Amino acid sequence: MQELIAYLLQFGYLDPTQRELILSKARWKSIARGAYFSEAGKISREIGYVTDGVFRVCYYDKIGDGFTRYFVYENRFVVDMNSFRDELPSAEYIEAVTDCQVLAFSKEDFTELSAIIPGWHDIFFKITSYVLENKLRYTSNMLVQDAQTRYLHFLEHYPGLSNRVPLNMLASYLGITPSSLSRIRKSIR
Amino acid sequence: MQELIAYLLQFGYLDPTQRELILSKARWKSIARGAYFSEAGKISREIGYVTDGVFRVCYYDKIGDGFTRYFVYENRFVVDMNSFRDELPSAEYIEAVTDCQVLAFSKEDFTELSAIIPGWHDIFFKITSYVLENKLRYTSNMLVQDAQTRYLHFLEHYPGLSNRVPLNMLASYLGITPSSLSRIRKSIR
DNA sequence: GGGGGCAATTGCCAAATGACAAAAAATGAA
DNA sequence: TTCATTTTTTGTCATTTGGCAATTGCCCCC
Repeated sequence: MQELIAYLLQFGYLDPTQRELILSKARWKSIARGAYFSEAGKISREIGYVTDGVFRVCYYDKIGDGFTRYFVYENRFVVDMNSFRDELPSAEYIEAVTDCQVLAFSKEDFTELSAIIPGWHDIFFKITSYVLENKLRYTSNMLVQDAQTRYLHFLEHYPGLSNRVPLNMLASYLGITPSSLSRIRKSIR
Repeated sequence: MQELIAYLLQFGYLDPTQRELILSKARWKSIARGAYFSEAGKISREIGYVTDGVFRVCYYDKIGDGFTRYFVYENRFVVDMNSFRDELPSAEYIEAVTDCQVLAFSKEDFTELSAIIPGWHDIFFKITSYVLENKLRYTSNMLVQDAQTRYLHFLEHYPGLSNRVPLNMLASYLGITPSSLSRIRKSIR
């Protein structure tokens, strides 16, 4: 649980009392592989700090094909922020790609913490805008790269992750077909 | 200037006194086509509400080719949030694609407003996370579409914008070559 | 240990896109 | 207006990637 505190401290100061308070609100939660942390159409009332496992944020087309928008893994927050913030239905799914463990905060506890801890809101503003900006920069960068470059950048930027997620989920994240990704892997070996 | 207030009110309530206060801090600023609102390596100390014109957020590679990450146009805030928030050097440029008019707030005034107006921080959290989430969803969607689909979605999603930005900037935003975009346009007519 | 089912690989061919170069059109400056 | 510069269009060809289908490999469950 100290990892959570360490992560938060990167974005703003919290005194020991505040740290205790935060940890007292956190609830352990397990999500089995294939289960959802958040579902399209439902309101996401929890924000989770991932301590173990990999999630993917994804949506499905009419045929049922799933498209991975991005992965969330250890020591990052997982949440559908638009849904959590305004209590509106989610537009997509957050699915556990592996068995996952998270430290979860309910919307009520989260709101209570922001009322009690002056810097709370600031910290989450920083985390949210920082993480989203970076994801957006990374993603728009991918658009101008070819398939192999995208894959190599992925390997570099997310070391180890390629072995933890199925090829087809990684392929849709990279915006290529599973066959192409398989061929790229072959050509690199 | 009422457009700015109307925009803010979409994200949270502000009483008449607060509205006055906000407008009293806003400064008109003109940016000529080709000039920068924010530059790579420099700290972005202003946030602007665009009342006229189109900006692009972009970066340059070693050869000097520019890549457009996204456009910002009327009735949206333009800012390098990572730089503005933490007073760190920008990673990219914000360039005026047409002559632009913005209502600008200095970092000092912005900070002062957040000290005086309780909802200020909340409003900008909503704007930032909402806008970035949507951009990210839009961009990762583009990754799995072919060039023509991306262009058609752009036309639909940003009506009129395609006539206001040069083809080569639009092409790099779409992640295709100028030649390809030209051919796509031809095939649609 | 042996299917059954899903995931990944591979082959083949077609379609999409890029690279490069040249021509045409548009733009801006004098 | 005229000229120079930049942007856009177009042609040709090479490369990349996708689509489809068959095969192989892997994992899980009985």
